[in-house]
Amino acid sequence: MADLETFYNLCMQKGLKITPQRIEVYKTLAACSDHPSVDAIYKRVKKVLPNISFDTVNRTLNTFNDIGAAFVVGGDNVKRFDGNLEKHHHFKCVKCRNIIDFKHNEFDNVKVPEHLGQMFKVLKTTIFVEGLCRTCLEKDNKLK
Amino acid sequence: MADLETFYNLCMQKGLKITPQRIEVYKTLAACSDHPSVDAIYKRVKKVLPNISFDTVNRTLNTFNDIGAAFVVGGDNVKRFDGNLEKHHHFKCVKCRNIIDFKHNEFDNVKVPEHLGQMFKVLKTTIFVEGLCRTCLEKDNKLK
DNA sequence: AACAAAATAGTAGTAATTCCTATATAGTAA
DNA sequence: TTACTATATAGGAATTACTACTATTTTGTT
Ligand SMILES: [Mn+2]
Ligand SMILES: [Mn+2]
Ligand SMILES: [Zn+2]
Ligand SMILES: [Zn+2]
Repeated sequence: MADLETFYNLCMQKGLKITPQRIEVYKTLAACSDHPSVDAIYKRVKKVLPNISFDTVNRTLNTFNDIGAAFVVGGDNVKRFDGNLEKHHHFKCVKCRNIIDFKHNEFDNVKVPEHLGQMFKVLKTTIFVEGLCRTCLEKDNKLK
Repeated sequence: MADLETFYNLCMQKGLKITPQRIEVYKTLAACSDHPSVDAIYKRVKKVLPNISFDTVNRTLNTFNDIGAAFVVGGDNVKRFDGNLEKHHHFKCVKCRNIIDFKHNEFDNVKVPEHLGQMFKVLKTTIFVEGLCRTCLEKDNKLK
């Protein structure tokens, strides 16, 4: 995620006011390597800004998504946010539901099939890997 | 999605009872080319089994996911189910949120990076394409 | 400092999903 | 076929995630 300076500029450019709440949500998301839910970010930000409301955190994150300062990564039922703007892909553990970033240059230039390019305006192509993480694998083995 | 015979066998194998509700949910999902939500399937099944409860449809679909007779495809806020067990990939319109299947042989054999294979047990690798569908594109153009 | 537009806090409302439990049913074994 | 038991269901309550509303506050700008 870009630095605060860039964030200020992006806000100005989009006509958004720079508020302590937005700054703190931005810093919190930037500091996350996981893909936190609104609630997770709310809890973290609340330590710094005890009076912030859940709605503000939620609204702010959706605003970030709208202006391209972050994006949504689809959980099963809980929306998760991603502040990592670099090209990357996701591994998701089907058991604990954690989502982990990974980079793989080979995946960065996959070409969508011709017929798809004609039917849709393609904005983004990512690889989605599902499976079991080490922690969950070890838990499974212990049960046996 | 496989035929009813296969479904019966799968149920027996997993120790699940074959009920009219499960059969109907299975048939309904198999007949869908879209990626319906629980509610969408509930509405369709209700026409055949007017007394079925929402909970049963939901529970049944999750059971299908558990036994591998279907799988969940992550919506933003609504869980969607996929009865297409063949290897395929998804295009999602960021505006209307529709999810469309596509096949592309080139994508079927992508190898996950070495380091990922060591850290996780990889079960599935799919390509996820996001963008705008034709309908939404045309709507956008009309507004201008 | 004064102003207007935008943002926030607190709360209420809505939608999606899961839980609870009394009743009903499927599969099994007599 | 009948009786039995484990499993499944219907209906409703509860929970969870998210969004809407509005009075008040704050930001950015004169
Ligand atoms: Mn990520
Ligand atoms: Mn599909
Ligand atoms: Zn895991
Ligand atoms: Zn669309």
